[in-house]
Amino acid sequence: MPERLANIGRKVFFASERSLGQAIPPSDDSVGYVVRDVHRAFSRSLQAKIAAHGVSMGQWFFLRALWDEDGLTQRELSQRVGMMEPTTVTALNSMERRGLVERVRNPHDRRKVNIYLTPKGRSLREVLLPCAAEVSDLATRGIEPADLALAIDLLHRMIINLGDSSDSL
Amino acid sequence: MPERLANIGRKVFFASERSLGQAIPPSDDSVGYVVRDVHRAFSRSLQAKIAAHGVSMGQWFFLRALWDEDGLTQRELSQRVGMMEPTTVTALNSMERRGLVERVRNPHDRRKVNIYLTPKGRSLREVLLPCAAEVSDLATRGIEPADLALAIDLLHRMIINLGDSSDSL
DNA sequence: GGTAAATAATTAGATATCAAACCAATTGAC
DNA sequence: GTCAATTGGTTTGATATCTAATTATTTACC
Repeated sequence: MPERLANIGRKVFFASERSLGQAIPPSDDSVGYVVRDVHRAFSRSLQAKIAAHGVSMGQWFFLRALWDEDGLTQRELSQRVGMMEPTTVTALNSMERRGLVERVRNPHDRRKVNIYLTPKGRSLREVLLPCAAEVSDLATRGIEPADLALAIDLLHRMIINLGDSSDSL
Repeated sequence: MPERLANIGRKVFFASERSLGQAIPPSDDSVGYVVRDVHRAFSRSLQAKIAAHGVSMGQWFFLRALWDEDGLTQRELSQRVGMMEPTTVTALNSMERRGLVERVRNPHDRRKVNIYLTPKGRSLREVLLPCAAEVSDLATRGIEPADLALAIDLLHRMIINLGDSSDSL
């Protein structure tokens, strides 16, 4: 088990403070690294829970979008989920294989394929949403809501700063 | 545990506030989703810069650890970088192929393999570290250092919260 | 109406990542 | 000294994700 602990008052590095002769700033102190670790912690945690119901992370994102609205085309789905289209194709392939969704060729525009949840796919909502809620609650346990809100806001700003526009969808 | 929060822009969802009949909380408001998006934004941004020097993200993490100290065994490297050993093996394979590192079987314990940077691998430091600094600076532009420090601390706490996952199932 | 451009989905090929199974060398218990 | 347990590394097979190229269909312009 990693025993790196939160020590308050950690130093934050900026490029202007560094020079190449100096030591590399420890990973723990770099935003990028911490974000990566949190992402992996979330991912592992949710994955462990939903795998029990035969659903993988790749499928999770698409299921979530489809619970909100199904009958979307693959392109629309990709945009909502924030993935590239080939990713969507492979995710939907596995979901179709497991009987969670159905592909229906659009009769008015035969290029399009509309995706519909099967009853099985739809019913997973009741089991899977609570899993996500558990993970979220576990992660934020003991954290002041106001602090959390500030952090989320700040993370949004980083996304914008880094020039990723998938934030505003 | 406080349930509501001061409205700094966005609402933060807790499991206790949700019920299945309600709409799925928008991705933008969920910590997990935002963290995922920030992670991908960082990753894409750094990747774009270092790819110009023929280095991939998978190699980056290991290079960074090796710049700090080389001659480590693969297991030690894995631990420092926070990756599983098979990941380390494949990363080192590609790095060896590109002449960035050298594997040297340890003569005192022939199970171990010590990893050493080649001059080429070592010299990349001067080009690549500034790339990371640029990304970090770009991401945190316009953000108060104190706020950033708070957010980083909070993210560390989430990692810890998600780490000891024994009691919620 | 016929072709060029655009759009939707897919395939192909690459990187990144992990868990589980596996080999090979070393250490420890007797 | 021998054999079982441990340790270090690798292989295998799976998921996740992207870019670039490909196929199929539709729209738009002369």
